[in-house]
Amino acid sequence: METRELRYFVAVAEELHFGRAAERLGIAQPPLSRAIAQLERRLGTVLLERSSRTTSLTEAGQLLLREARAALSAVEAAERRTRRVGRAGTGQSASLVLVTKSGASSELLAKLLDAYAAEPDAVAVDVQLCGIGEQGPMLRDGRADVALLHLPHDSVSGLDVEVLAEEVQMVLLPAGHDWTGRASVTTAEVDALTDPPPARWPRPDGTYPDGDGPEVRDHTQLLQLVALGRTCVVLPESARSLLRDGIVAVPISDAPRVTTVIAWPPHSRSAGVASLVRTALRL
Amino acid sequence: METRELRYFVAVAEELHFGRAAERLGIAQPPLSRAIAQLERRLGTVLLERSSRTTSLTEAGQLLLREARAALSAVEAAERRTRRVGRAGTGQSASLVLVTKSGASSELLAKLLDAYAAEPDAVAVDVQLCGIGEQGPMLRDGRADVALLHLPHDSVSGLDVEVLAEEVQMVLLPAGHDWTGRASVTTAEVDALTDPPPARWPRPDGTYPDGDGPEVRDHTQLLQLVALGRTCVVLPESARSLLRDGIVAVPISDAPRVTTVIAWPPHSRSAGVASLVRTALRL
DNA sequence: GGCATCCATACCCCGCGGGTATCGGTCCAG
DNA sequence: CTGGACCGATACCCGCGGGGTATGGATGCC
Repeated sequence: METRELRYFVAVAEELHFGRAAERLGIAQPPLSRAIAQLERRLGTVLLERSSRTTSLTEAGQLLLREARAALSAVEAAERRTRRVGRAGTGQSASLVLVTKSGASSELLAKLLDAYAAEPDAVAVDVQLCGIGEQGPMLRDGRADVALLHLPHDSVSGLDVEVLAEEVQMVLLPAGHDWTGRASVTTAEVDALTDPPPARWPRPDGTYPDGDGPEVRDHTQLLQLVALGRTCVVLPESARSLLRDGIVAVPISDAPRVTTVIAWPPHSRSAGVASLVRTALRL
Repeated sequence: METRELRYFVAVAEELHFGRAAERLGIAQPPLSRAIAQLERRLGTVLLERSSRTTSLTEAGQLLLREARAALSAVEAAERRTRRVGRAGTGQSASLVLVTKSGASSELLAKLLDAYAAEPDAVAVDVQLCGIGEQGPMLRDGRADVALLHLPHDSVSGLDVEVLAEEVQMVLLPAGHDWTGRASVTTAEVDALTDPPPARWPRPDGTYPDGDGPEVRDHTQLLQLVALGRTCVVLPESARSLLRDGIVAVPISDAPRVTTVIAWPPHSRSAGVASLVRTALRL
């Protein structure tokens, strides 16, 4: 199977419409029909049920869609990473891309970068910030080499990881709130909290969940709204460094611990990644 | 990048010889040279250092070799799995392949298969036995869907896992050995044991490590040799079911626990695999 | 220095991927 | 009920690119 065939199939499987898929691929519809038919013949399997009015995936088609996406990611990763070290070889910039959620574990990250820079075999590290749930795909398709993730929020499916830190979660409240001075609260209490209403973060697709709380995009904005008494938020312990006047933090006794891990794609145990991971484990 | 280009590159990178690589690929040498040159041009990177007498990989080439192998495995997996469910769809047999080391966890495996067969959504499970260290590749290239692995012996790099059991290790000795009746021994003692000498298992490549002990290929043979006083062996606790007259088992107090896990390739969380894993966790 | 080895270049050919035109089936509006 | 819009498949043609053979240029060895 060639990647071209996989790309064609993924396009059709996602659009469920040969015409649109062909347009998206920048080719005409007949060659696309032919390519899919040929793929089906070679696999000895019907992938799409077409009934001239609607197109749908067979069971085999659904499986191939998942597998093909993963395979194409792997091919893309090979290409991207090779391009990168190729450029680096010619004397150019960064040869290691680290990705993490914006605003998370900033303290740990700073310590890690400092410690790694002091290593004898250190290479330049390009730090990229990204949205929630984006790290996995970025590692898989080669846009990044290593990531800082937070369990249980992020999925580490298919990634190799080492645990770096474990911390409790806290609820951040405006000073003067009823709970000020309490040693701890429970998740049940936090879930039931409506005054102030919890802040709403954007989902990966950019939309916001329903609720009374204000929509926030970054930590600065968030903390300001907390200080103003308009909202509250649950954050891991390390967010304590973000505290300022007008905000109090109360630990949540029974919330799951947030575990910070360093993750990298398997098989890509390059010298650079290995060294960075080793450094991280010594922290 | 097309898989053909990756296959060509992997062949050259492994042979480090354009002629042999071309032969292996079943094409002539000039088209291969041209294909590699074109790949290098497209990537903007030199992959191979050729000096008309010897060919070697550049740093970028080494990276691409690793990445290309992984990518090709993923493509192969897509093809193989699709073929399989395609055949299954036409009324034919097994739609789930479980792989494990021969002779390991047989009791657990039997219980799992029984319990799973009783599930309402159960499909046929094709059990395959394979050599040490073969399970990972088999999951990655689609020859298998799910595996039973044993930490720390097997690597789970890049696989999703759930822990099923944890057991201590024991040393199996001929009855009447000095250690008969001891509550436990230490790894240091076992390592120093020369009478009887420890059995030697074949390595993945088929060769045997050096040593005084006999070369063994299967459990039957092994147990017979132990009973005859010719060898000893370290096995996990579950091997107790293999015991028979003439053999005693002594736990090793400080040996690492052997953890049996069920593993599957990420992203391929098909209904069948999910159901089997759920069943395994209920055991 | 002749030779063997090994990769690159030059050149040719044909298969295949891609394009246009058109067909056959299905759903819907009038 | 029927014409038209829509959608995928088929028919046919073309040009590029992947593959072949022949040969050149570089290098290490006897």
